[in-house]
Amino acid sequence: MYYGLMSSSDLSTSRRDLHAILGDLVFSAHRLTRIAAHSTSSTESPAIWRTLDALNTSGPMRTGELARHGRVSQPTMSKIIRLLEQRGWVARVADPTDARATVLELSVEGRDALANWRETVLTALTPRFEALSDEQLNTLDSAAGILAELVSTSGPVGPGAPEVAELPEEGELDESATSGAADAAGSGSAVQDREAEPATDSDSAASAAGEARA
Amino acid sequence: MYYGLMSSSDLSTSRRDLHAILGDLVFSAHRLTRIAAHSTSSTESPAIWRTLDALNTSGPMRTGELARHGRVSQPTMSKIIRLLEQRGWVARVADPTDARATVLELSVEGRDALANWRETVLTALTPRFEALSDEQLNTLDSAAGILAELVSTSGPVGPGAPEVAELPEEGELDESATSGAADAAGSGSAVQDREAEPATDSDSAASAAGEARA
DNA sequence: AGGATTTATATAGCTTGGCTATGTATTATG
DNA sequence: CATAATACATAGCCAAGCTATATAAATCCT
Repeated sequence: MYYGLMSSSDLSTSRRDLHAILGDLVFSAHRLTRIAAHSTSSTESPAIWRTLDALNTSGPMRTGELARHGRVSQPTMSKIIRLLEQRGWVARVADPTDARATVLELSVEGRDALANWRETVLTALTPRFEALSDEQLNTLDSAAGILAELVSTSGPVGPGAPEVAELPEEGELDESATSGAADAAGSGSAVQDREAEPATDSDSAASAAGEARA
Repeated sequence: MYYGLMSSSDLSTSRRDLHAILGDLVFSAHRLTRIAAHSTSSTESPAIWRTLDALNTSGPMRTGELARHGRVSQPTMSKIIRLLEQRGWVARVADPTDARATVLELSVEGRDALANWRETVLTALTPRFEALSDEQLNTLDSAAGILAELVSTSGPVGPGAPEVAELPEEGELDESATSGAADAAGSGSAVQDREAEPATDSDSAASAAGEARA
């Protein structure tokens, strides 16, 4: 049993086929994400944390921006926001420049809740990594950096990069939860404490949302 | 804007705090998983691919084993299996040793469907990685290997590893979809072609399911 | 100015994955 | 054998996603 799972670390010396590396990487990334999601007994949905993290990381945002950031539809984000409001974790503030918009702001309670939750996830995950050597940790560290960059852009974008199977239009697979865990747990280090300028410009802010669209 | 997001690649030379590395890693892993999940226009649910991948990777399995493998409840797996059956991607075979059991076997069509889908995902992802240097790719490769191992075990397990927040009992967060993409896309390389011994022993096979339980 | 258009959210309604609780057949036990 | 434990399947419920649509406000274009 367990066939294709000896994921090639055995071949790591020679540069393997990109496809193979990618396969391993995606597999492990997925697995890690699932484990992270499972590691807390929080009854809150991943979507909650994902959204709080976005607000914490990028500062106050409008509903639409949040939706793109989290790769969910606008109606879905509206739902999530309602939940966050009920818990007192975000506050709606009026956008002086546009009466249609709703700017969401993380509340102190929200920030605390996020910090607690994140701490829980990371603590649960830490034991798995403690046995690693310094060298291995450095490798993971570097990889994390490389990945973070790759993953924060809208796509291939490279010069000769063919636009194969570009991210379609909008919604796609359901691609629901799990995730949340990862998202919120990430973002570099701890829960930010400084305030951020609200992204007042409407959709032009889509650029900041990065890969949110295609 | 974009505060805590300059995920530390800038500090990669010095060994950073484990928590920080983990945060970045989880964040990126999650992001990658989401992108992978979004990268195909397949209308099939992630759960479908996740399950097909499990069968392809570990060979014929019973419903219960599949459930544990995929970290879903048995009833949920029953549902998924029904879908797979409708599409003709798996076949039920009787287990000679236990009339209660249902052993699921990947059909040729199922294998093909999985291969196609996986190819699509990886192809969609490839452009993002093509601009990387050989060194960077090697780093990712090594990291994938390290991660694959960490992520395939049931937990910290290390000698001095405290059992902090171990995976609780059974179901936890919903941790639904997204995932599927990753799972199926992973598993080392291509779609396996050899047959695998069906895990005839009932639940003792849980060991093979690895971290499925706590 | 003033109507037509576009944009930002919110709501409604549906689908789907997941879960718990249960039922049924089968194997294991005492 | 009768009882307990297992392996699945079903039923019923909930949550998160999505599309379609409604509403209000900002923009555009005569």
